[in-house]
Amino acid sequence: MIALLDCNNFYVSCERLFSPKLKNKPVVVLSNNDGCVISRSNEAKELGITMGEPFFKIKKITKNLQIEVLSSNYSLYADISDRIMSILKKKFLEVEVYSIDEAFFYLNNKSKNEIICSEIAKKILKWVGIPVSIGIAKTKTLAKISNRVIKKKSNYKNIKFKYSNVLEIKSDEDLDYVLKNTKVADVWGVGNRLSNFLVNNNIKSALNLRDSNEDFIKKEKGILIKKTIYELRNIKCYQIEKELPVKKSICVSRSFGSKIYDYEHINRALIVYVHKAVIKLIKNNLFCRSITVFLKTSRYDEKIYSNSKTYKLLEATCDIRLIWKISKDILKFLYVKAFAYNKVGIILSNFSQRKEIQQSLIGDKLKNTTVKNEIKLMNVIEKINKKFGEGKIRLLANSDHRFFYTDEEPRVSWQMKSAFRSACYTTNWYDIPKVKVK
DNA sequence: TCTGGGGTCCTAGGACCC
DNA sequence: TCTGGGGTCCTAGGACCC
Repeated sequence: MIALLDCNNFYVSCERLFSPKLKNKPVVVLSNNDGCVISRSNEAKELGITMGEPFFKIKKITKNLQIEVLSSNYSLYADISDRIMSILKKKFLEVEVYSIDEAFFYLNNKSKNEIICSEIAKKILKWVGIPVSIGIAKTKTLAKISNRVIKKKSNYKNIKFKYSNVLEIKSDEDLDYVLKNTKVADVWGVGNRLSNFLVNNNIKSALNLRDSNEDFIKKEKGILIKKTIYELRNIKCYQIEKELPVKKSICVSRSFGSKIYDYEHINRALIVYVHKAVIKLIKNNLFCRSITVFLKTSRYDEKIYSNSKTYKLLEATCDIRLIWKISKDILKFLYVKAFAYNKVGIILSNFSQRKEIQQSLIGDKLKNTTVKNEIKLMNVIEKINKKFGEGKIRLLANSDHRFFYTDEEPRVSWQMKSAFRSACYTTNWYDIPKVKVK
């Protein structure tokens, strides 16, 4: 059997850990740039706040209804996630960390699955303080559905729950009932496009999908949906992937705090993202051969522009000076005056490991330093930034090789909005909560 | 007038996930 | 005024091979 653990309202739950005043109150957490609602407490859900709602549309409502609003604090959430995953990995051999708040794992103990899961949920609540739900089934897709049933109990009134936060659907009648009361759009792997197609073909529930003609749907929509249909029929198509897959691309991009027309400003934003991307590259021990830069306006604007370009190197690199030089050139190519830009970003891809780097026969003119030095250089910069603060030292935007150190906190137009950010309670020495003892 | 059959590899774009 | 960020996989079609 496969279990899926999912943290309840994860980001909100993390915020509540260090801010007890948020308990039992309606709370929402916003996406980067304070753009959309991406996590809601049960109280906020009851007040009708929907997932993905743009914040500016509900700003007034949150004030009137006294909903607590927070910017997202990813270093906090990542750290809390690590704690939960390590508890799971200690108890179970094969754990797949599927996302920041979800994990799949195998269960072997036929009769005791629910008890075992209930105990681990209790332990996580006690040790970390985060409430979780665990759905159990034969396939990943059904474990996902099982988990969903726990969170939407009122939609599944016929199901009798032994535990409040753990569920294994055991009988065929119960499974049919659950699938019948689950919309096809709520099945894992069925997105917007697919659900429109299915509903138009009179496949409205998960039960309809399970009992549909899989060959017809495969012909129209590809192999993935056929696997989903099999999984609904209790046939495993996806195993638990214990090993972390090797990265195939690294992307860093942000929406600007406000729109930018000016090339120079975009350039200064891009170098910060390039720096972050190269740090990621080195942390993963990778070298890239493709560098893509993209530039866009908001898709909600009247005058829309979106373009990208990829440069391919002859030899893989992790040298920020080379990567920046290329990125800068691409940006120059992409930039057109007269648009109100909203976002710029860099994607590194076409990776190789150090030992597999293919040396170019004719040599890369742009390259002028050895691999060893490239890594040494970036590690020193990373160390300095860790010690003195992020972004203190980085490559000069208008130079190919000079670095600079800055002591000022720049507040410029491209910086993200993050007006309601909580402290990094567990990842920054200065933010550790102080406790008063009477 | 009339021009084969069987492959591989790469890429861009679409669709999906959290 | 204001609508996230970071990924993966699949597919069709082009370009190429003999």
